[in-house]
Order: sequence, then structure tokens, then C-alpha cells
Amino acid sequence: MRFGLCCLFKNEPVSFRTTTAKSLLALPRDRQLQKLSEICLHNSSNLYLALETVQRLGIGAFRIMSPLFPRMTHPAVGYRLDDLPEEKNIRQKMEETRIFARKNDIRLSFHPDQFVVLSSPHSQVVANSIRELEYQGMLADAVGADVINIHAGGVSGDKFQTLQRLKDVMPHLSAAVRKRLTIENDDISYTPSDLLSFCERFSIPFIYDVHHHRCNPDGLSVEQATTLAEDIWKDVGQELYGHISSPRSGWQGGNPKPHADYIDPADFPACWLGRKMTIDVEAKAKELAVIALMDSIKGHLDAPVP
DNA sequence: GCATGTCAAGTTGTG
DNA sequence: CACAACTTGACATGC
Repeated sequence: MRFGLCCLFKNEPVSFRTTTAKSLLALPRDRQLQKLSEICLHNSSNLYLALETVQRLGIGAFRIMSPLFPRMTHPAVGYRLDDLPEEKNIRQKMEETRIFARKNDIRLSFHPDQFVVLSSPHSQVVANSIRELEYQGMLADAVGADVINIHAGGVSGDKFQTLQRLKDVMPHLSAAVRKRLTIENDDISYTPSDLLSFCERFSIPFIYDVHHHRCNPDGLSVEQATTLAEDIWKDVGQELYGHISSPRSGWQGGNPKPHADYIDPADFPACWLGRKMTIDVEAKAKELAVIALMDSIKGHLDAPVP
């Protein structure tokens, strides 16, 4: 079992900076690029630091935040790495990150935000989504990430037709994106059973979010969904990937969708124990939650199997 | 200095 | 038709 941290740290001194299009637009182009250059160098240095830190903590995977290079694909202030004064140092940091991750077997992933909707019926939304994915594909190539994980999108009237549109867009993606693209079940629309046969048919690895499955169930058990997902990952020769979180205000009563600070060990699927897989921990206490979960699992594994 | 409002992007559901 | 929710913390601005 390999546990993953998502994007940020709670206590460790690793930080990422960002900026807004609005504040950039108040500057002349050269000062925009100067500012972006500083932020990108800061972020690529801190990405390397993030990997050193997860390695020290015994965490085996890291999700890289989408705005590592902020506003790179923005229509008004977008830029290329070659435009930045610190381009060489930035590229160097990315390369050091790639080498460190490979040497220490740290699995890296990306998870574009909700506005990346490849299946949208609106061509402009699809075009923007492709642009954002190509940006993340470039980053993934540079640092050696093997997963770019998206959701199937909205229903837009008909799930089958929407998935059909998603499939039809795939040939328009570069190989860098296509070979890393995965699809995850969500907590509103697409359940594992909506996606598993689609993913299997087109050899798209399926990321199984057990919390979303519990919020948006489909009749499959956690064990069934895990096994079906694992089959697809085996077909493509990669390690099964899952997500876990716990509801902030419990399963009774309120909305279970918001994430809690920590993972309740009772929410950890028994059928995941000891399985060869990557598990991203989506919890607000960040690395503290990953460490706490790993500790509680260790206790389970040391205990005799019932 | 500290508090508060703002931030590119989509989709769905509610009022 | 308009707007909040999803989710989210760092930045920018204003006091």
C-alpha cells in the first residue's frame, strides 16, 4: 500500500504561491513575466522540497496542484516557460524533481479542477479543457507524473451521450495527455458502474473514490468496485489507484460530502488492507492525516487476521 | 499589521 | 432568471 498526499502541507514548511489575472493585468508585460518567473521558480523549488518531505515522512505519492505555474493558459496573461527570465532554473528544478521521484519511487499525479470538462456539449469549454490538459501534460512529462485524473463531467441530459462525446474528444489530445488520462467517479453524477465498462472498453484507468461511491452509490459493493477497477489497471500495467476521505460531520444527518480533517479508520475499506495500490488521502489535515491513517493501518496489519 | 473580499474557467439545483 | 454550492487558501486591498 502506498499512501498519497494531496497538493499541500499543514505543518511542514512547504509553500506554493499564486497570482491572479487581474493583478497581472495591472502590470506591463515585462513585469508580468518577471513576477510569474519568480512564482514559478518558487513553486518548482518547493515541489522538489515537497517530494523530499513526503519521502522523509514515508508517504509514497503526491498530487501536484494544478496552478503550479499560475495562469499559464489564461487567454489574456498566458505565457510559455521560454518567456520567463528564470526559465533555465525552473526547468532544472523540474528535472531534479523527476529524478528524485523516480529514484525514490514516488508516484506523481495531477487532478485538474472542475472546469476541465472534456465531455461538455459546448465546444469552447472543450477547447479550454484541452488547453488546460495539455498544460498539465507538459508538466507531467517534465516531472514524470503518470496520472492526469479527471471527472466525466455533467450529465447534460444523457450520461451515455456525454461519455460518447468524451470518447470522441480523446483523439484530439496529445499522447502526453492521453497516456496519463484517468477517470474518477464523482459524488453527484457518475458512479463506478456508470464508468467501469466505458473505461474498460477504451483502456482508460478508473480511479476509484470510495467516499464518492458512498455518497453516490450504485449497487456495487466497495469490494466489487475495487476488483473491477483493479482489472483495468492490470490491463494497462499500472498500479491500482484509489481515493479516500471521511465526511466532516459524519454519515448521519448532515451533508457527507465535505471532507473531514482526518480519516476515520472505520471508513477505510477492509478489502484495501495490504493490497498493492496507491491511496490518495483527501483530508484537510493534509500530511498529518496521511501519517495518522498509516499509523492506524499499521496497527491493523500487525494484528492477527480474523 | 490585520481583516475582509476576491479569484479564469463548469454544472447542477434551488429560490 | 439569478445565484449558491461544490471547495479553498493565498493574495490583494483597504482600514
